[in-house]
Amino acid sequence: MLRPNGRTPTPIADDGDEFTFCSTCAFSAACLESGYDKSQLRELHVLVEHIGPFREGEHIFREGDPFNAIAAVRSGTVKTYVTDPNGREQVQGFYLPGEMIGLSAISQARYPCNAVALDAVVLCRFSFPSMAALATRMPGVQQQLFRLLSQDIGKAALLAGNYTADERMAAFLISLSRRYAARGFSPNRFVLTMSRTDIANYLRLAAESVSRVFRRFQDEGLIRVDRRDIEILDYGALDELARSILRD
Amino acid sequence: MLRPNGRTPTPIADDGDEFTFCSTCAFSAACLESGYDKSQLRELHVLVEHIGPFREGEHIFREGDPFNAIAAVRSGTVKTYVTDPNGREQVQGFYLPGEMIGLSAISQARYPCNAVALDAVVLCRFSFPSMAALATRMPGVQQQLFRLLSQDIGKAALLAGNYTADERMAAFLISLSRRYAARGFSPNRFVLTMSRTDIANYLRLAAESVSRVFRRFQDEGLIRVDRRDIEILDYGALDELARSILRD
DNA sequence: CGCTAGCTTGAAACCGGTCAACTTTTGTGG
DNA sequence: CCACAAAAGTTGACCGGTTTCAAGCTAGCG
Repeated sequence: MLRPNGRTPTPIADDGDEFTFCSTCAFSAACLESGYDKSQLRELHVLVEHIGPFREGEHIFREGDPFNAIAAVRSGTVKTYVTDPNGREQVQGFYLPGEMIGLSAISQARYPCNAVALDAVVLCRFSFPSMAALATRMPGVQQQLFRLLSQDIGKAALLAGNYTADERMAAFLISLSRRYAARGFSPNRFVLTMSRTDIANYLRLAAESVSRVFRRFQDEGLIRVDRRDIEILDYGALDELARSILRD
Repeated sequence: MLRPNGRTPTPIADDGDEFTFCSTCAFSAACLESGYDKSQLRELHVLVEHIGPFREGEHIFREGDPFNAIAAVRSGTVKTYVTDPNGREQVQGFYLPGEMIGLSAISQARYPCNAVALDAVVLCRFSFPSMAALATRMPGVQQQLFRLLSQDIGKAALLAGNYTADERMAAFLISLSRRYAARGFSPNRFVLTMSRTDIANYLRLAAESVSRVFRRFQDEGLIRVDRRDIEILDYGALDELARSILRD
């Protein structure tokens, strides 16, 4: 579904001579800093297309779909997952505003996983062939692409270790906290846009375990959790627990 | 240690007008197929430098070292790992001839892990800044870099699932078998260049569990293992076990 | 030889999964 | 607005695979 023809009629905002990048698009922002002239920026901008909104539960792409574009989340949350032979869902990641989806598809020219909207999602779509072509003329763009790709290699290693349920949950919460904070949201209070089952499938735990860990963390005064509302009460303790996974 | 000044005096083989790429360097090979003219190939070739041999146990780079180059394994086996706060070694991967190390370092400009030689190791070193610069003029090079980076994102997800010890071990053996086969070695018989402890730290199992699974696999006629010599007797059965992890 | 590191084997403990029952929330239609 | 059903989440009891701990074994090397 990550097609060129999005549902929104306004792909690019261009206010006369001044045009504005979407504020949540990390990629564009990084390129802005590289100090290109206006004509080059415009070239880059033409490749960007805002698509959506996708409704909760709507798929953005599916495993096996031909790869044509990467996308930055502009608003909402995206979940990527695969279904293993036993029919179990393996959540690979949650993507918040400013984060990029589709990068793992480049090598095989097909998306290796499914991506689904967890709430109302709007994306910045980047045609990858065009992007790559532009990258040959704009070193900053190329560098940024390399950086994005390389980043994701490290991320995947996070959950690879054999950590306890407590460590996994702590790392999950601290990671969300940091990422929200980086986007200007409160680091101590936010909404879990994913279900307990999603969290369990991401952390490789049973849904029951997620429930129990939440309970215990709350009893121990680390967090306060009410349905999907969560508040971090003892960031330091959580961070300490998460240290073995997040490593900094 | 991944410095420009390697120990070998012959960085590049250039036989008069004809010069040859190192046969095990997947990167160079892929670029050859792109059909560039000789002067462009030479440009690429100048960036490649053979370094080593590293002795068993010798480090190639360490966590925190400034990133300057990626490298393809030419011969030998490289192990990458980090040490967690509890002092436990987490093996991130084993790299066989033809495989690329250092890709995860690009985003932070520092190596995020240690790389150590498990036996005598020779590398093809690629200066990354030069490589990136060249990529802007040779789209094939850029594409290949993107592909390599993207590939690694998927790889890390392999061990992320909560699989049984048997599945992990089967996937490990099948993966080694395939990779050796792809390089022209026997897929059914090879030497495990890493210790049981290394395997355990990679598969996130206790060393004792690795020992027990080897035992059981042998009793069931799946493999024959004698110290570090291993022979796969029932590839089909192992492959079936590994299916849930390797997914194809 | 005898030492050491790597490996193997056995017994017991434990963490998280599974199963089952229950509660709460959400969604739907009257 | 309520009634009801379905989905999501919680809680408890039990089970099983892995780890841990401890001991013994083997190969390699001075």
